[in-house]
Amino acid sequence: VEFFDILVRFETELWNKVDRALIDSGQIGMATLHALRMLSRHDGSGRVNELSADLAITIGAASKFVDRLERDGLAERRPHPADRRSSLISLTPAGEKACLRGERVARQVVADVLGGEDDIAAATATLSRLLMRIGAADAVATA
Amino acid sequence: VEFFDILVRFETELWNKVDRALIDSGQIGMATLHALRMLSRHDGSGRVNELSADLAITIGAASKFVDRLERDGLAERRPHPADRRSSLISLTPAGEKACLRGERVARQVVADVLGGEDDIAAATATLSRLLMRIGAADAVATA
DNA sequence: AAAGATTGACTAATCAATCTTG
DNA sequence: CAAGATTGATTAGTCAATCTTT
Repeated sequence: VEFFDILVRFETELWNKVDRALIDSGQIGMATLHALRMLSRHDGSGRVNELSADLAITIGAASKFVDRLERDGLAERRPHPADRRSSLISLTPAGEKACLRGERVARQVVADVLGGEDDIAAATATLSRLLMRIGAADAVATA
Repeated sequence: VEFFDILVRFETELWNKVDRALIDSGQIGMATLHALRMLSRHDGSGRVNELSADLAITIGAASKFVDRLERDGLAERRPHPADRRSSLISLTPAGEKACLRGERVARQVVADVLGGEDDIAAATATLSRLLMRIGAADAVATA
């Protein structure tokens, strides 16, 4: 379980570090950046559905998140052409800009932390493999 | 930044998986388990102060967390012998029990996910090294 | 004054109930 | 009735103000 402990601790620490850097440079905060990046990845064709999956939060939370993004002028819902239950979520120009600006800082901080380490690629590969694996096998002991 | 993305994603996924397993087996939830483990690590001599640091949440949040743990009968504040501003937080017998029960399930799930992978030790070492590193060098670009 | 903690006002997540469209 | 999303009530976190002890 040591792996799990360190994983959690390091992820939290790094997330917070990037978050602080963003806030300190007068920007949007890591959670918002994370959402914008996911939306931007779908390139204007993302729905609440997918944001929920991408962020691993509930549908309700994702819906409210988009409310906030709209309120802050970073994204907007546009009617889905084929399915009137759904909206397509696209970044506004301001949202695009904030996303790029944020990514620059994030990249900087991460590079700063990882700088000089040679086995990042290996660790990335390992985590990546585990990430694949975790989709399957939901059998769980009921201890 | 790919490393960061995968790190965040995998940590979230694994955390949620363990959380679901705990809930499904009628137990306490990962956040609570995490807190109990940290308190148990200090073996009855932990203060709100330290819980805050261990969980990487604010002092206020840690204080309220302990309120909840007390309300649920999992931990209790005992007056600090030397410093009357502070309390020492110890697990109740129920808390100890819940912690052990939870750890068993967590261990099971993690083993299930990591099972058969040979380079966990290497990844753990890398993350561990980075965790050390991250304490220092708080200089940050103001892009 | 500084350190440790608590509290109140606010923000964000969850869950369940609901509404609409397929 | 399923699928997609929204909303309301509750729970947990942040931040700032405060209180007590050092």
